[in-house]
Parts: sequence; C-alpha cells; structure tokens
Amino acid sequence: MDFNEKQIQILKVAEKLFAEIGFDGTSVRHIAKEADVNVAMISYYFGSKEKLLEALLLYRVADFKMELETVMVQNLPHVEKLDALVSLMVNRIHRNRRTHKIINYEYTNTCRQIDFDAYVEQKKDSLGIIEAFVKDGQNKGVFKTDVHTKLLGATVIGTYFQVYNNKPFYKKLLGLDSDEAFENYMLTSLTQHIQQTIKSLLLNEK
Amino acid sequence: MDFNEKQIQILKVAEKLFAEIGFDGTSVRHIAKEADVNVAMISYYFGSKEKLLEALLLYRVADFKMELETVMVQNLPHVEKLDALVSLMVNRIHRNRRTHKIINYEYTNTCRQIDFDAYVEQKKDSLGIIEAFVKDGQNKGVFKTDVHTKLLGATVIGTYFQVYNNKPFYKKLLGLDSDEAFENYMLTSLTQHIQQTIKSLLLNEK
Amino acid sequence: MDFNEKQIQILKVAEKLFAEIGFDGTSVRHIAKEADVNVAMISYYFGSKEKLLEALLLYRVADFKMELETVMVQNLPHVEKLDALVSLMVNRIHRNRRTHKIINYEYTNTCRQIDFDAYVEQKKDSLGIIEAFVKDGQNKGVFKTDVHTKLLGATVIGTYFQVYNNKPFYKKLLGLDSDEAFENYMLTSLTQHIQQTIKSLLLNEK
Amino acid sequence: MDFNEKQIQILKVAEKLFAEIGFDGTSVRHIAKEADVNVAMISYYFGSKEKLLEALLLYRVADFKMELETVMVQNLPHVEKLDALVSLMVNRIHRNRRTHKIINYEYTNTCRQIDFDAYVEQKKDSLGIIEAFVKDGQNKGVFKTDVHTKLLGATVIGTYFQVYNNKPFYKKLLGLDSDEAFENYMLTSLTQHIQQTIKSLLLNEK
DNA sequence: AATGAATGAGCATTCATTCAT
DNA sequence: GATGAATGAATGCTCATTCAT
Repeated sequence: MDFNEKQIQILKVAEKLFAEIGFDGTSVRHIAKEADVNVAMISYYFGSKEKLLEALLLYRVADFKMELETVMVQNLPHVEKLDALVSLMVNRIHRNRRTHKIINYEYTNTCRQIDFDAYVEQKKDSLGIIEAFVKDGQNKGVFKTDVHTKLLGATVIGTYFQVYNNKPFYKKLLGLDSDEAFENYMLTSLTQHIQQTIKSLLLNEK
Repeated sequence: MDFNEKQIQILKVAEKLFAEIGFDGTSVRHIAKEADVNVAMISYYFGSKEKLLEALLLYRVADFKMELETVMVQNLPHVEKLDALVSLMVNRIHRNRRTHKIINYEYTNTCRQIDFDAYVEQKKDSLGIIEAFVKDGQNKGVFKTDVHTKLLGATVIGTYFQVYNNKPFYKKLLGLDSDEAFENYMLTSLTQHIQQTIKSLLLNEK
Repeated sequence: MDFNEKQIQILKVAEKLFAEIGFDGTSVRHIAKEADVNVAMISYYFGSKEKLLEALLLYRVADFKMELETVMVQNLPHVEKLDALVSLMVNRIHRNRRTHKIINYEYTNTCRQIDFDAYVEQKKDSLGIIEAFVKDGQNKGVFKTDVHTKLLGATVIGTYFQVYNNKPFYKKLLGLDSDEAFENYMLTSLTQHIQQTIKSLLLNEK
Repeated sequence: MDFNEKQIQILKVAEKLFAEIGFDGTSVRHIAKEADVNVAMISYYFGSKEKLLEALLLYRVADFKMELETVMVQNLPHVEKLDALVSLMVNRIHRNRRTHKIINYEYTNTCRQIDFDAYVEQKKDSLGIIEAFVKDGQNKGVFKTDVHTKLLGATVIGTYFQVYNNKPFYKKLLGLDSDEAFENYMLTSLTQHIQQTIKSLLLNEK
C-alpha cells in the first residue's frame, strides 16, 4: 500500500491504459514506455501484470472509501443529506471512474486470477451505510418503505456508467462538443438527474 | 446478415467468450475449439477477429430492434404503457446482455477499428421512441415535465448492467444461491425496481 | 503442351505475377483472382503450384526455341549474320523476359523441386548453334580465335538482364521517363550495345 | 551499421538463405534455427523480416564500396588500369554475390517495402567513377568514343551473374566438376573474358 | 468438369516473463 | 536495486491443397 514514486507513476499509466484499451489490450511494454520505465521493472516491482492490476485496485480502493460518515454525522434534513450522499457518490466514482471501469470489465471474468476482495468489502461497506441511512429515514417516516433499498446504489452508479461508457453517443445526443462540456455535464445535469431519481424513489410528494 | 449454421455457431461461441473474458482475452483458437471448427474457418468466414465482432454486432443488432412500436400502439393508459416499456427494455437487454456487455466494453476503445454505426443508430431510434412517448405523456399532463428525458434510458439500462456486471457481489448481497435465482431476480425484482424508478420520476403522486 | 483457354489464361497471369513478385511471393489465390478463376482450379488443372511453374516453363520454352537456323541458313556475310543473331536473341529474351527472369530466380534454388530439363536442353541447343557459327567464322578467318566462345551467350543475355533487373535505376541513369521509353531503349540502344560488344570480341579491326 | 556478434551471425545466415531460397522462401524460423538463435530474437534485433533485409543491405553495401579510387590513382597505362578495374569489380561482386543476387531479385519487386537507396547511391557512385575514367581515356585518344559508356557496367556485372545464376548449367557446359573448380573459373577465365570484352569495346586495334 | 467449403501446417510477430549482471 | 538481453509460448492470420458435390 506504500508505493514509491516510480511505482505510482506506473500505476497511473496502467490505470489510464487499462481503462482506455482494456487489461488484455494493454501490454506491459506499452505501460513501461508510457511510464518511461524499463519493461522488466513492472515484473520486478509488481510480480506480474495481474498483480499490477491488484496493486492498482489496492491503491485506488483506499480512495474509494467514501467519507459517507462525514455526510452522515452532519445535522442535515434527510432530503438534503440524500442529495449530498448522491453527489458524493457520483463525485467519487467520477474521480476513480477509470479504475471502476476496469473493475466493471474484469470483475466477472472468471479466467482472471485477480483478488477483488478489497473492492467487494468496500462496496459492501458503502452500500451498508446507505442502507442504514435509508432505513433510518424510513423509520422516521421521511422515506418511503416500498423500495428496493439494496438496488439504490446500482441505480446511482449504473446510470453514471451507462453514460460514461457511451460517451461518444451521449456527447452527440446531448449536443456536447468537447470533453470538457461532457465532463461538466456529468457533474451537474447527470448528477442532478440521479439525485432526482433517488429522491423520487424515496420521498413522498408533498 | 444471412449467416449459415456454422457461422451462427461461431457467432454464438464468440459472443459468449467475448462477454466472459473480453475481446482481447479471447483467442480465435479458443473460439474455434469451443465452436468445434477449424481455426482457419474464422478468418475464412469473417475475414478477421475484428470483423467477426462486427458480424456479431450486425447479427445481434437486428435483434435489438425492440418492438417498442408494438407497445406504443396498444390502447393502454400511460402508466401501464410505461411499465410495459421498461419491462420490454429489460427483457431485450437481458436477452442480448452478452453483446451489450461487449459493446459497453469496446465502444469507447478508440484503438479498435470496429464499426458501431448500426448499434448507435438502433440506440438512437429506441431512445427517440421513448422520448416521444414521454413527451406525449407530458403534453397530456400525465407525466411530470421537470425530468431529464434523454437520460431515462441510461437509468434503465445502467441499473440493469450495474447489477449484471457485479453478479457475484449481488448474488451474495441479495442471498441468491444459484444462477437461476439470479436470473429470475433480474427479470422480476430488478425489473420491478427499474419500473418503480422510472414511474417515480415521471408520475405525480395521487 | 496443349493447354485450353482457361489454362493459358492462368499461365499468363502466373508468369506476370511470378516475375513481378516472385514464385514464393505469389499466392495461388492471387493468381486465381487475377485470372478470374476458382482457386481450386489451379490445383485441379496443374496439380500444384510447383507444377504450374513447370507447365509455364514448358509452355514458354517452346517459344524460346529460337529460329536461329532461319538466320543461319541465310546467305549473309558473317558480320551481318552476327548482328542478326544478337538481335534475334535479345528480341526473344525480351519477349519471354518474364519467364526468363523466373528461371534466373528459381533455377539455382535447390529446395525447389522444379524440372528445368527442357530449359537446359533448349539453352544447350541455342548455345550449340551459336558456338558452331562462331567456330565456322573462326575457321574462315572472319572471327578471332582467342575468345571464350561458350561465354558469349552469357554476355548477351547477362547484359540484357542486368539492365532489365535494375529497371528503375537505369531509367533514371539513362533519363528514360516512361516504361515505353525504357522498353524502346532495350530494343534499340541496348541491343546495339550488345551487338557492338559481341562484334568487338569477334571481329578484327579493319 | 554497428552490429553485435549475434546480429552478424543472423545477418550471415540470412544472406545465405535469402540468396539460396529467396526472401519469401526463407522463413525467420529457418534463419533462427540455422543461426542457432531464438525465433523471437530476429524481431527483437531487427524489428521485422523486411528490416532484417534492410539491415543486411546496409551491412553489405558498406562493403560494396569499391576501392576504385585506389586503382584510379595508380600511375598505370589506361589499358592496364582497365583490366585492374574489371578485375576489381568482378572480385567485389563475387565476394558479395549473395547480397547482390538478393538485390537483383528484390529490387524490382514493387510490393516489397525495402529501402534500396544506399544500394542505388553506391551503384551510381561506382558507375560514375568508371564513366569518368572512360571519358578521360577517350579524351586522351586511348579509348574509342563510339561506345555506350553507361552500359559498360551492366556488361561486366551482367555477364558475371548470368553465369553465376546458371551455375549448374555452366558447370556442365564448361566441364567443371566441383564448386571449387567453378569458383576458380569465375575468378580466372570468366574474369579474363569480361576484361577482354571491355577492352575490345574500348581499345583500338593496333 | 468444375467448385465452394473446409483444413492442417506454417507464417511473422508479440507477449509476459526471466535472468545474468 | 535495477536492467538490457533473451526466450518459449501464444497470437491472428495466410498458405497450398483437398474433397464432397
């Protein structure tokens, strides 16, 4: 978990390339060249290409750890807390979108011998906190009860990635000319849509 | 679009393997072995591995074509039509989940020289029909107007794939022991959750 | 030796391609496509790619057979006969330059199992006739005797092919802009140079 | 131009095989086996089979560089200088006959993407020196003027290669039993014949 | 007689990894 | 600790040829 400068350099390049052209599509030579290190260094530092991916997961999963508690402890009305929660989730996913994309690609690949335990654990934790918050809101009569609580996270992240994974399509559909415009859209309108979606599900109309 | 029996056999195996272990991770030898055909036959029939994927897209995209119109022309209340629409979408995606997954993997891979035009066109069509239906409902005062109509599809498909792509995680989370139970859950509870999500977004409380 | 129309079509295409891109470099598919026949037809008609080359040799060697005798029997002074002889040789080589080039490529390739007997026989015959003519001239005191008679043919053909095989170089060196200009040069100036060369070797100055 | 021992080993084997069985006919596996190196090493060292050939050309073209000037500056009568020149040319071609043969094969193959610039340049230089020498001899009245000076080189090299490329034929024709006898013939009688040819063309009888 | 379908063998090349230094 | 050199295995693909029809 404590990587030196050169290792981090490799991890960042690997993250970018894995996300862009896939794990299998990326050769260690490509990573080495882009990271301006010797080819052998990757095996030397990480043991293998697969272990490099595992190291990347460890490196990033620490970052996944959302400060959900930070939001939770705030003395905010449930509605506002919900918005803050969704916003935080989207922001976090967005920041680590590359690693998340890799995981989405590779997690169900049974041939791969990658240890996803840390990712799974973190995911379970996050969803647990959200579930508890929703339960609390339901107990207090603020949130509706006829909701698939365990699937709320899937809707948040799923909506985000459906747009992200079809970037060229949505850029055209939404009339977004540049990558910056797209990025901006993700963090404003899309986030707003997801917030609205979750609120619609949980809140009773006034 | 008119493939013979052996070609279809190859296409099906390729679809499975591409979805399971990725396009790059799947070798033509693997496909050939699994499909019980000679390695050379894949190049012979499809020209190349990339063209095989393109053929697969063409083969399946024809199947994507949702009978949205069939639902649309039915003389149903907007609410029920909405449910039917979502149900149809989920079913269709589910049936072609493998090819959709491949597309989600490869569409943004700029290195790849794959022609996704047919897919994009079909996607645009589908979303167009949905958009028109929502617009109609809004004009008739049945649907709310403060909604990101263009993002509704992303929420439907995104939620589905977020669960599908994290199958082992959700099987555990939802206490689903077998693949059959998971599959069943996708087509019942998950579908229900997505229907509920979309309805919450569009319908005014009574 | 009696080929039907389609076989001749194949032979001509094969000759062109073998000469242009070599025997190994030319695939039967390429020949089949260019000759607008089915791939299997080549094996069907000729047995194999190697046998196709042998058939080509047989087909052309018949054409190599110079009408040297025609020149020989003419009642011409030795000097003029010599010029006519060289001119005839160059013309004949030029007409069959493609097949000659292939032979020059493949004759010393010991791996190849090609039967060059007909070619060798024809070559021996031709050189024999020339040798006899030179001997006759020497006996009559018209030609010099201190000459490597057996090498005269090599000088004629060798000079021709050295220019032909370095066509782009000589086009530039000689300021020949087009293929037509080059071709014309081969049949005029180059022929003249070769005639002059042979005459210089054989004739005593006056 | 600065190759290590193993690279030179590969180049020598490649030269031999390319000359014997052609560029297309020679597989990198064959070269690797004969040179007793790993197959991958050829790509590793030279990039590709085509680049291997280019490397070979560069490696040998340096060797083509005839010491024509050495002969030129000698204070010899023109006639003797002419003999020395031809002898030098034949010797040089003979030493590099393999690479020259490859070039003769491949130079006009337009499909091939080989850089022959160095070869062309060297050839131009050599012919230029010879031309200048002949011009000088003509100016001094030693050489005849009615000669295709630019074609003299073609006659020298062409005669050599016509014999070399038809080795089995000429061995039989000239009654040369062994390869050694043939080789010896090339460097004595054949050389003498070529010297005589060029002198006949250029010198006035006494 | 003629051919589309099919195939095993071989191709050049790239891969992740190892190892001597 | 770090690396250039080297490698066996695997890659996608093309080859000449065969064979059922």
